[in-house]
Amino acid sequence: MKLLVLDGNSILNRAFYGIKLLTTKNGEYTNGIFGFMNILLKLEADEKPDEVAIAFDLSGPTFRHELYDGYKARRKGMPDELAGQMPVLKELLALLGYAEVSRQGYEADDILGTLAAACEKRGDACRLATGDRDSLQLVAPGVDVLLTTTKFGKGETRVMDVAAVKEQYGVTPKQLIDVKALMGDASDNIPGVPGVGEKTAFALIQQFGSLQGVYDHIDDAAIKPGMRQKLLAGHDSANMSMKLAVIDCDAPVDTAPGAYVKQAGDPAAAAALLSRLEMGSILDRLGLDATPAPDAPQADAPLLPGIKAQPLQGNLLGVVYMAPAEGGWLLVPEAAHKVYFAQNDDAGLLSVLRDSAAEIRAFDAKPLHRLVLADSGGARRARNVTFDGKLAAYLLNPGASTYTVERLAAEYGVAPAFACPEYPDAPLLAPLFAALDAGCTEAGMGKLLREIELPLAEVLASMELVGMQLDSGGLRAFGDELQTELTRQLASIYETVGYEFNLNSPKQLGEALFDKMGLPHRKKTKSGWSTDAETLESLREYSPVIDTILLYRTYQKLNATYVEGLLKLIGPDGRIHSTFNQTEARTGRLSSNEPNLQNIPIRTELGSRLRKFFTAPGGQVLADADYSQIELRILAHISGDGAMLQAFRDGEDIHKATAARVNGVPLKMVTPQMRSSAKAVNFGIVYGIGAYSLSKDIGVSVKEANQFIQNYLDSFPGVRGYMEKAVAFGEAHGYVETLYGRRRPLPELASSNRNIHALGERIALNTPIQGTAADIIKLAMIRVWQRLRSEGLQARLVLQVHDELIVEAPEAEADAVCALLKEEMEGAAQLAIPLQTDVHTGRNWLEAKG
DNA sequence: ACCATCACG
DNA sequence: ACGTACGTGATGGTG
Repeated sequence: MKLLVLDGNSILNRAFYGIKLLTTKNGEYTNGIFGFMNILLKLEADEKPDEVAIAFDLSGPTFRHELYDGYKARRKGMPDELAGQMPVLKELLALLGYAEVSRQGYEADDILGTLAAACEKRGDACRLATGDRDSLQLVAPGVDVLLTTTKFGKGETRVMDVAAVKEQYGVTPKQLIDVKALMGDASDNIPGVPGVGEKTAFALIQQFGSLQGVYDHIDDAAIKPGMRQKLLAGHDSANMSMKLAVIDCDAPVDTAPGAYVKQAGDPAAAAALLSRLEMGSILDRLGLDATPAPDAPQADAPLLPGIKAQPLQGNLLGVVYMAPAEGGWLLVPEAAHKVYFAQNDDAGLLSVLRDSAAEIRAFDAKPLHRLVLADSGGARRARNVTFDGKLAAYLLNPGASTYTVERLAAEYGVAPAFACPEYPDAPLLAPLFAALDAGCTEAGMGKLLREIELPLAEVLASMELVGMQLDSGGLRAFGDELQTELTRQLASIYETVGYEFNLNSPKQLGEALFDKMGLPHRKKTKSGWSTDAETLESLREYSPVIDTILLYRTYQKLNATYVEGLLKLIGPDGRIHSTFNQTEARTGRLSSNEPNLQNIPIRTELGSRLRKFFTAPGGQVLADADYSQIELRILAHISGDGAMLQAFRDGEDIHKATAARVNGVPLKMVTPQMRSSAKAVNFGIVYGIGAYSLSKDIGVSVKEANQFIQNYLDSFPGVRGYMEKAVAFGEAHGYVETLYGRRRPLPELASSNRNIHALGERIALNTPIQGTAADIIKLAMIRVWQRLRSEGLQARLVLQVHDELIVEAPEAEADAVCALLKEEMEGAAQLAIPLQTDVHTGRNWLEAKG
């Protein structure tokens, strides 16, 4: 026997906040109910339980309120839009024959615990579905918690059994209670021990086994004096929290076997209610007949299993798919007047992609590509994607914070092409796509869309799937080294300052340095005196502790972000799968997240050691190719500056050549100091230079920096011309553009605020350069990816870092891949001067950097 | 949710 | 007098 118990309040909450507000045409809110039903049906399909119980909280005090005045159940502040859905959901569940269970004075958690305990006792399996991590304490042999989480807007269920809890938290499920008793929980006002955070709480319980164990060993040397004091002061609070945190597994509910077997219910009434709620797909999944609304057109039999036919007005051609993360569905117009819907139906989508030669117009094609590639192990492609509304919208306005159909429809003033209350985005797609397509064409970005962004989406999907191998053992060992050093540094810093504080808090560090030690402060931040690296550097002469703090900061960053952060994200395949965002950067660059693989340290020796743990699997190598000075080459090309072009043609070290020219000396007279300043100016020019910042960068006065810039612009008159023209273009058109016609609107240039206007000018200078480089490497990625496929190589493109591509290749293919990379990257664009790349291979990323 | 800080090109 | 180079993302602290 198997019992499935849902935490009704928790799941309804997740459903409500996970989907955007939906209403019926009568204005009734339905998104919570809809999401709940989807989760419920999915759980039933996956788990095939013999019994289903759905637990709800009731309002009113519980035993926890009697224990502790401050206790507050977390069901506070349910918005009206959600509260109204609760009774309707309960009615629907009753009509469908589900057993609701709730008791005055008990929370849903307690009911889950009680039913789980009963199952465990008689050796039955039990599944507890909830979004609330507190329930993890109930996990036991035979009792799994199905945790519905919403991560980056995507709903998923994680099965947490004893091993999974142990792996994720390093403690047993029961010990989670002790942890909570120590750390407290702000959301239900469980106090815990003041000053004990998550990390300490877990560490203590891992070491001493329980709250009792901690206090039994309170004199143990492993507990530092400060912590011991906090623990002793919070002893009563911890004991109280323990009672509050523990879930009552003896609530007065029916625990008899068979008590929650699904009843017949009232299918006709349930169908009527679902029709009123306009939930055709739920009706469908339940196998119920819709009571046909008087004016609703008769739906045809679905062409695809599980996909419901809806009438379409308008002339939509092709398949359209939206990622599940955005509330996904798909339209399959097999005939000009038909369109079919399915929610989160990957199988349905795949069958369409396999069997149909239909043109695909997508809103966000990347997940679709990922699906097709993953389904076929990279063998098959979705070849007929001809449009992507999200990418088109990004090109038209790369500064938007989100790209959703709803918002874009409003922005472009398009009206629904037909009525579809259940999927309000669907009727907007055809007219929205028409508007976006026309917009791109009119702006001269049709080619950019079709020849760069659209094909790139598939390349990115592939890179995300392939991922990059990480040596987790090596990384862990490196982390341990850092940890040892951090402990040492921390002790020495506390010793010097004279007391312990949280060194990770800029506020507390500021108090220690500026108040306690009386060091002079430099610049202000919004919340106090700055303690950033530049400030600390300037304070080194006052105390050797400053150097230790700087070191601590470096180690802490490496450990927290790159060791701990990356370890968390290594998948079961031993690889890390970053996501590449194609619609984030306003210049046209990509960005990478979860993890960000575009900011792995390299500038310091210690940091660069991390790259050793990015490895090629056995028998393979990483090939790393980066463009040499691509931004300055683009500047030379766009500005047409003769001297700069000549320097590149001569194959000079560009910074050295710049220094020679600006200083009016021969190349061989250029000192390292001169070269370094020239390099800073070159960077400054690309960024939109300011004398103040340059002076800071190269350590001269503002006046001298200004003179330096003037000399530079006199030496490179073409660059001066470019700067003037770029800003004038921006002023005249309200946007600037790259060599490939990518546009960036420049509202900043219309501002009367001098600072904002100045920012607009710098953007006008920088974006054409940074954006053109982005265009070129995107082209190169497409070329490299296609050629690796067409030549039947096993090598895979795995990463892009703005001017650098990384390919994982079998050793036997290494030479061919290096040649291919160089050819395709250098051949991606024909500028007035050649593009140049440096390519190296190695067993790991550090070696492959040459 | 926002800030300060710091990692990259 | 004031702020101060372009573009990103992750972390830990704070309110």
